[in-house]
Amino acid sequence: MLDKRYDPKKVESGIYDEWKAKGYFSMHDLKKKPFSIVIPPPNITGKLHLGHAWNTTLQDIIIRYKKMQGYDVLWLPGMDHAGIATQAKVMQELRDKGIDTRSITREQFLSYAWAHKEQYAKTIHEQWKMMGLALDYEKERFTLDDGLSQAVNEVFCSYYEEGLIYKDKRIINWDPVQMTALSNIEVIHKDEEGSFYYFAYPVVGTEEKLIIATTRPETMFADVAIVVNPDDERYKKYVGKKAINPANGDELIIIADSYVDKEFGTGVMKCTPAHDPNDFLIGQKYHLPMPVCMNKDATMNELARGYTGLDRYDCRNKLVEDIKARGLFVKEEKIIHAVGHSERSDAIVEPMLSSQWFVKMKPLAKRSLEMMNEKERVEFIPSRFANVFTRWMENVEDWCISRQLWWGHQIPAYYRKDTGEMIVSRTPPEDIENYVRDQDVLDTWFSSALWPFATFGWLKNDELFKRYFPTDVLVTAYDIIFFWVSRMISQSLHLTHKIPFKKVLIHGLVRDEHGKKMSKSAGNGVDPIDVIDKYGVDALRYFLTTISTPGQDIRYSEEKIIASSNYLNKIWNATRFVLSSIDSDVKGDEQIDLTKLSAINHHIILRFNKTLELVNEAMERYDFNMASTHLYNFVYDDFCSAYLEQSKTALKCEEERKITSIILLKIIKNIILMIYPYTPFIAETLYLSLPNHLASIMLETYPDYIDLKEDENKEKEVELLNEITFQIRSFKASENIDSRDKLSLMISSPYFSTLSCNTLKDMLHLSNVIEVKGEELDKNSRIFIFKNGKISLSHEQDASERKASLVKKLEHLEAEISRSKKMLDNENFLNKAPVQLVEKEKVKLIENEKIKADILKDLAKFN
RNA sequence: GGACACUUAGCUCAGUUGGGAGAGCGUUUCCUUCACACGGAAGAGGUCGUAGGUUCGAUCCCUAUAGUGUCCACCA
Repeated sequence: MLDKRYDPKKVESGIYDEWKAKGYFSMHDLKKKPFSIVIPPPNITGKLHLGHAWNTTLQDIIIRYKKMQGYDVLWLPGMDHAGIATQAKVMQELRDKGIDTRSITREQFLSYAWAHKEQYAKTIHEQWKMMGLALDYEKERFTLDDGLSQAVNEVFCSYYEEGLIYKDKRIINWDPVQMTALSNIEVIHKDEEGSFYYFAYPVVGTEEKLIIATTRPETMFADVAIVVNPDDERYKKYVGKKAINPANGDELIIIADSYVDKEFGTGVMKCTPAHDPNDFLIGQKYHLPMPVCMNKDATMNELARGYTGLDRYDCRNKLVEDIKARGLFVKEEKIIHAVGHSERSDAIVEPMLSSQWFVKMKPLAKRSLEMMNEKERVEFIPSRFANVFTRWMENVEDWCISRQLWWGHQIPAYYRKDTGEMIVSRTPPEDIENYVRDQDVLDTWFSSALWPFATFGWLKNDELFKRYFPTDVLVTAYDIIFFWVSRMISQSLHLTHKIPFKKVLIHGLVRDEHGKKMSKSAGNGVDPIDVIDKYGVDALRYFLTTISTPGQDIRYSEEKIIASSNYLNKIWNATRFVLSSIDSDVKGDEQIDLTKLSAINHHIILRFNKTLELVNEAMERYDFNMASTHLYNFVYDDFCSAYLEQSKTALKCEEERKITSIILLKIIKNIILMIYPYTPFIAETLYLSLPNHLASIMLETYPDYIDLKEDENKEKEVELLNEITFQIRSFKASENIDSRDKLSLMISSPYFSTLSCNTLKDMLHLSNVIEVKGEELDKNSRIFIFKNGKISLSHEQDASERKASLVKKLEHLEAEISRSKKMLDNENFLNKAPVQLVEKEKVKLIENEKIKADILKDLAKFN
């Protein structure tokens, strides 16, 4: 027997372990059609947050739904080693323990890092369990496990052989805190206030000076030239001459290049090839030297004479003062400009010349863009994100993949100790003692990009790969489209010649109650574990996945979690009612005679079928908001408010009791099955309380339509039943009639049954309900006229009141009629509007005219 | 500078083939009647940002515009 109250704690405990122990998550029936998802592997750096909860619940819903539909589903779990983030975290842990991180070796560090991984993996497993995720743990992978490492190694080497990977000295983004190179997308640009410093550069051999503006004076020690536009009349004459660098007195050659914008600044630019990507291009074009003036920690090196060892910003301040002292300072102008910060350390990134490994992106991007116009293309949901993807691919630049870290896949390049000659090889050279291996590791996203196929044993062409790849859908937030989605697509197309997934379901981010982004630093994060503790995981899951439109952010809202919980309580109690109202011999799977259905039974089946159709359509689109809304409306309005109340009378009626019980049970079972993908714990508990259940709801199949021949007259009966119920309740409320007052009702309708009369009597607490012929209604009572019949209620009203209410109704009706007439008189409407719509309007007009005639007849009695 | 999203009831948000605007919470009145007070019944509350256009008809399509937000972007 179910408790009176739905208690999530009680409901949820033990179920997950049971499912896991029985192997439900890893059951695979190879006769069924495969359906697969790979989890976006969480980083092993922290706890699960609401974003993870949302992301994984969406996938869980899809997996559970598809499994019920008869697919052989595989949801592959795994985790990401998260190079920079994990290394930073482990280093911090070591420092907190008092270990000197500068003195430990690579091997020592790695053993600490693996211990860290084990610990966090345990936490993540705990949290997956709390969320109730149907993950196939037998297939679990890690981005640094042997299989993935082999795949990474193979891809690196084959790309190198194809010329898709190369090593070169280029300007990269340097993170001076993590002391590693970053890719372009790991740099976050923030608008910050800065200064434009204007300095005077005396032109050698003249009395003239060139005024040049810079935002980064500290890089002036690495200046190698001054550039003007060749068409600039102001400066043409200086080309070929030299000017003095006010920072260090060096002479700089003045050259001309059309890159310089005459209108921008003073029209004169200094060229610092090792510290600016554009200057680098000019430096290459004119074969200029490319000195670097900073160390890896962003302090000044020996090139900055007099400033060596200073931090870059201390150097900037001191240098500006020194130039002022020399009389070469012109002015300082405050500006707002975009400054690059490291995504992980938040340090200001230094563009710096450095020797790194790159992936040539143009050929890969080209293939990805072609794919988007082919039949076998990746479908983005919502579709606008496809444009985000293609736009990025169109403008993509080469990808810097080497990182100066230890935690990751070490690059398989080896350098001969004596000659420095480099080889790239799948296996270490035989005379390894003569080589030094490249110390760098690969960008974490390089391995993540292989995730959807490397995890399936792509390299060995495993059965898993053959059966489950390409995957069916990838679920992720929009913030990693560039980092991950786009790279998986381009890598997969090149390596497997297939798209990695057929669809990408993009969701948004979880914001706090005020719409702000949740972050650790702002301290506004909500821990899902606290929410689960308070309201249960089902309420959290339902909230996360049903309140939003695809691709849109959601705002955390405790009141909506409470509302979710109340909804579940509603289903709980509806189930409790059904189980306590029906006889124990009713199992719910009995055949029912569909030709002998009462009006309410007929109606609820009709409504169920319609709801199932709407829900299925929305589920297929992965539109969980609409799917849940349709089910919600059915549960509340059709089932609980109407049918459940109406069925109470039928259950008291001998010839109706059995069939109504069966239908009650069938419908509630279907509701439980339909809510199950969203809220599996309460669904399992309720399911197991039903008669004739399987061992678990996880073994169930999705509900099917209930066969029914639609009967219009029965629908009219229910419509009238509902109209009368509503009208009388409304009337009682407006007239301040106590609901327990025993009024009696006369009814005249060709569609009404005795059962419906009794139902009205019970629901409206009437003393009696009498069926009469057309004109026999009680003339002294309150009369209500409907489309399919009319009634009188034994509540005395004086004549003027009755007349007034009839007049009011008449006015309303006439407005309706004139609206219909206006539309139907419009030839354009008749010709251009859909036929069904015109018909609908015509029927409405006829019905309203009929009611109007009835009212007029009544009104005539008052004259 | 470019792109995209959002603007609908007091608040938070739904509303895909253009055909009389919905939910949750809040709010008013009544009801502890045997599924549920984590409830029920009946209400109040909206010129669907603004201005044009297309259409028989626009919250929905088009154009412009305002506000908010996000992403992208090397202009020294």
